[in-house]
Amino acid sequence: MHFSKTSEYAIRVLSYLHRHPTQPYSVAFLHEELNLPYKYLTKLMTQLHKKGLLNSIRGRDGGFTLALDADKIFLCDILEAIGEALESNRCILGFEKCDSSNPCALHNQWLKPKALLEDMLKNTSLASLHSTESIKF
Amino acid sequence: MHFSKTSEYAIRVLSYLHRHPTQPYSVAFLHEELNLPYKYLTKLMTQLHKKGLLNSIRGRDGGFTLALDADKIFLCDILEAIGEALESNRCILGFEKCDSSNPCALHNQWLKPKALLEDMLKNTSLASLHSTESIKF
DNA sequence: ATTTAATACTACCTTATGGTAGTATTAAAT
DNA sequence: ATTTAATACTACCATAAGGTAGTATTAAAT
Repeated sequence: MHFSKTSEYAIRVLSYLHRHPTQPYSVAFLHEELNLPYKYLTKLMTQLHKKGLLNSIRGRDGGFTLALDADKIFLCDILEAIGEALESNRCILGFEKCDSSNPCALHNQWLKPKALLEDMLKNTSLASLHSTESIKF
Repeated sequence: MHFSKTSEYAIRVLSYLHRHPTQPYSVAFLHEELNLPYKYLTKLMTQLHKKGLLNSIRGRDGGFTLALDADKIFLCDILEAIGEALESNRCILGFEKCDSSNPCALHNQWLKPKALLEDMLKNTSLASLHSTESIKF
């Protein structure tokens, strides 16, 4: 029960771009600043650009900037962009058909935690993230 | 953000054993009954036995039974037995040090969903699981 | 004693995720 | 025009999770 590395990286880097909106940042810089693996981050940024979350500027002095206002990018959008879309209806025990009329053994216990998780992912925007930068590594 | 297949399997099979406490069940039978991969289930059952959740009866007419009362086996115990112990303090963005005095960007938003998840895992026993068996496959 | 049906063990295969290497392409600066 | 520094692309490598195959061991039934 955890987030993938890729989603950790995506949230961290998008959050950084929001808090430092002045100019495009290169992957090399973000790699140094956020201590994320360089080549992997390159692929991730390209993907986020293809999905419309980032502007990409190629060539010398290029880099990436946010393509949308930070209050319009929600955590669920980020997860969707990296192919980990929230599957609200997926049964926690893996059953194809599982709902209130035909529930799995864990269905009822899972309802509340799931609702709060969904709420967090759907209603937390980049703009509403905590903004200290004291944490490194 | 999901449970592993292994944990799905473990919860399903332990739940089944609780609801059918009469006799030891062989892996071959449970494989048929729950539609879980036979060899993989064998490994899982052996592991659950080693971790003390199951009694194992070897030889002909052998099989597995619950080693503890169903109201003393909690979801977190099952996850721990399969090496996926709940890491309450793990930062959701992957930072080594992350707490209220030095929070990551998602720290506060994560508090409530995490608390409910933990509550579910720590306080849901096999005995308190929903007991219909209408779901198959 | 032999057969049979079960767990236990060892080794391997498959797939997805995370990560690396090298090169092509782009565009500013000189 | 050439150099430089950036993104984009393609291919590969490493690790872990999920899954399979074959065999050894155990113990009841005959």
